[in-house]
Amino acid sequence: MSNAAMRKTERARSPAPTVLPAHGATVAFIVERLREEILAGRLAPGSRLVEIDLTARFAVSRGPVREGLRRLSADGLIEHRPHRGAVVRRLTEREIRELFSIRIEMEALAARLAAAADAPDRRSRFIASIEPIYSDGARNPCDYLRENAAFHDAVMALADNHALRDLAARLQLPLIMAQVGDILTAPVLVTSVREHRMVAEAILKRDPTAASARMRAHLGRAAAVALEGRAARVPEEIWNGEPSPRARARRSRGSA
Amino acid sequence: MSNAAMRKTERARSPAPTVLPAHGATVAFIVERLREEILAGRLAPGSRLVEIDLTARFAVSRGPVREGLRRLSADGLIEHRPHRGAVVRRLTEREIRELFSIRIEMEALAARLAAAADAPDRRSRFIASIEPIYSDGARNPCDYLRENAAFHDAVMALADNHALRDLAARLQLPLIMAQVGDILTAPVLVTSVREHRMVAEAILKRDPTAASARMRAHLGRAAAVALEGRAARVPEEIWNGEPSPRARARRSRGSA
DNA sequence: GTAGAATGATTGTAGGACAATATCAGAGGC
DNA sequence: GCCTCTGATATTGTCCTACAATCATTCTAC
Repeated sequence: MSNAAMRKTERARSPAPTVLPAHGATVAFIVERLREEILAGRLAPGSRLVEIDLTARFAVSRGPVREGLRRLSADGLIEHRPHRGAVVRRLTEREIRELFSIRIEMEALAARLAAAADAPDRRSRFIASIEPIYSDGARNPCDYLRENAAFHDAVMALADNHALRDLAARLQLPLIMAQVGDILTAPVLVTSVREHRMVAEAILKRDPTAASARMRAHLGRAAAVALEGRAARVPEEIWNGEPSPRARARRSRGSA
Repeated sequence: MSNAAMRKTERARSPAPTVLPAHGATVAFIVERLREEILAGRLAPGSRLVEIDLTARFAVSRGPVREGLRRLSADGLIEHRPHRGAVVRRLTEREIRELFSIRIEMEALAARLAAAADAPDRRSRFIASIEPIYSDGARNPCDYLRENAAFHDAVMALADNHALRDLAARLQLPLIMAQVGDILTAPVLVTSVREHRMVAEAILKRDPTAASARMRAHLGRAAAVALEGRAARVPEEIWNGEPSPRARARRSRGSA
C-alpha cells in the first residue's frame, strides 16, 4: 500500500477529532495525542509526521501543528530535519546509555532528598502513592510501566525539587521504555518491584545514603536489561526512516 | 516615560534589523538576539516581550516570533502566561537552589566520566581548552564568566556524553549568572580559579572519585555565593513584573 | 466604595499564499 | 550498464490578514 493511499484513508477516517479542543488548548491537545501515540508505539520510530497530514487529522491549522511538533522535538520525542519534516525519534544505543546514566544521577539525588525530607504531609502522601508496589499479584508489562512511573514520580514529589521533577519528566524514559517494550518478562518485573520496595524502605527509614545507593542499583540494572534486550532485538544501523515518501506524487498526479 | 512612547521609539529606530536572517534562519536569529539581550541583562527580569513589538523590532512576522518565544520558554529564559504574554523569567531563590543542586550532580557525573575517559585525542583537546585557567593574571568578572563556561564545557566534552552536555546547556546557569552578576568580587574569582585547577588536576590524574568530589565542592561553594549575594541584593517578593502594561491605551487613544 | 459592565491589549487560531530547499524520477552522456 | 544532471514534487519556512477568546484595567451605577 502506498503512503498516499494510507494517508488519504486516515484523513477520511478522522476529518474531525473525537473531541474538539477548547480555545487555548489546541496545541496541548495535539501534543498529548501525538505523545500518547508515540509512547504507545502506534507511531513507530521513523514514522513521518507531515504538517499537512496532521492539520487534516486533527482539523486544526498549521500554526498549532507546528508548535506542537516543536514541543515534541524539544522533549526529544521527534526529530526535525529542515525541509524534510519530523520523524518519530529512534534512540540509538548510545543515547539510551547516556540518558540512563543521567537519569541515574537525577533519581539518586531525588532518593537522597526524599529520604532526608521532613514534611509529614508529603511523607504521608508518598506512602499513599507507593502503596501499589506492595501488592503481591502478578503484573503485566503495562501495569508495571504505570506502577513504575508512579513510584518514581512519588519519589520526586517527596524530594520536592520542582526543577528536578521537570527535568526528569523530560528525560525520555517513557520513550526508552516504549522502544524496549517487550523486555519486560515476568522475572524482570519481579526483580524491579522488589527493588522498588527496597528503595522505599530506605526512604521511609530516612536513610539518604542507602536510598540513593539502592536507587542507583535499581536503575543501573534497568539500564543493563534495556540495552541487552535492545541489542537482541534490532541489528541497529539498518534503520533510517521510511524509504519512500515519494509514492505520493505519482498517485496524486495519476488521479487528478 | 510611558511604555507606548518607548516602544514607538524602538520601532522607529530599528525598522530593519542590523543583518537580515537568511531564509530558514529567521527563528534562530530572533532566538539568538533575545537570548543575548536577556543574558547580558539588557532585558531585565520581568520585561515584557510582546509579539507585535518584536515583529516590528526584527521586521519579521508573528510566526517566527512566536516560535522563538516558545523556544526561549522551553529553555527557561522566559515565562509564558496565557493571554498575558511572555516576560523575562526571574528565578526565585528556590529555583536557583534547585537548579544548582541538579547541576552539581550533572557536573559531578561529567567530572567522573572525564577522569575515566581514555581517548587520547579528547584528553589533549581538553588540556588545550582549559589552558586559560592556569593564567595568573587578574580577571574581570566578564573574563571569568567566559573562562568558567569554557572550563565546564571542556569537562563535558571530555566526558563525551552528548545528552549530558545538552542538558547542562539548558540548565540556565547563564541566566543564574546574569541574575547574580555583581557577586563576582576579586577573592571569589581567585577561589573559583583555584578550584578549577584542582578539578582539572584530578581529571588529568585520572582519579574519578577526586574529580567528582572536587567538582561537587566547587559548585556547592558557587551556589552558596550566588544565593548569599542574591539575598543581599534583592528583598525578593516585591517583584512581579512591570506594573502597568496599560499606559499604552491612554496614550494611543490620546494621540489618535 | 464596591460590584459589574465596557474597553482595550494581547494572544490563540484559522487559512491562504509564496519562496526556499531537499529529495526523487527520469533523461542524457560516458 | 552506470553515472550525472536536470526538472518535478513534496514539504517546510515565512509572511499576511483576519477574527475569536481572554485578561487586565477602567469606567459606571448603585
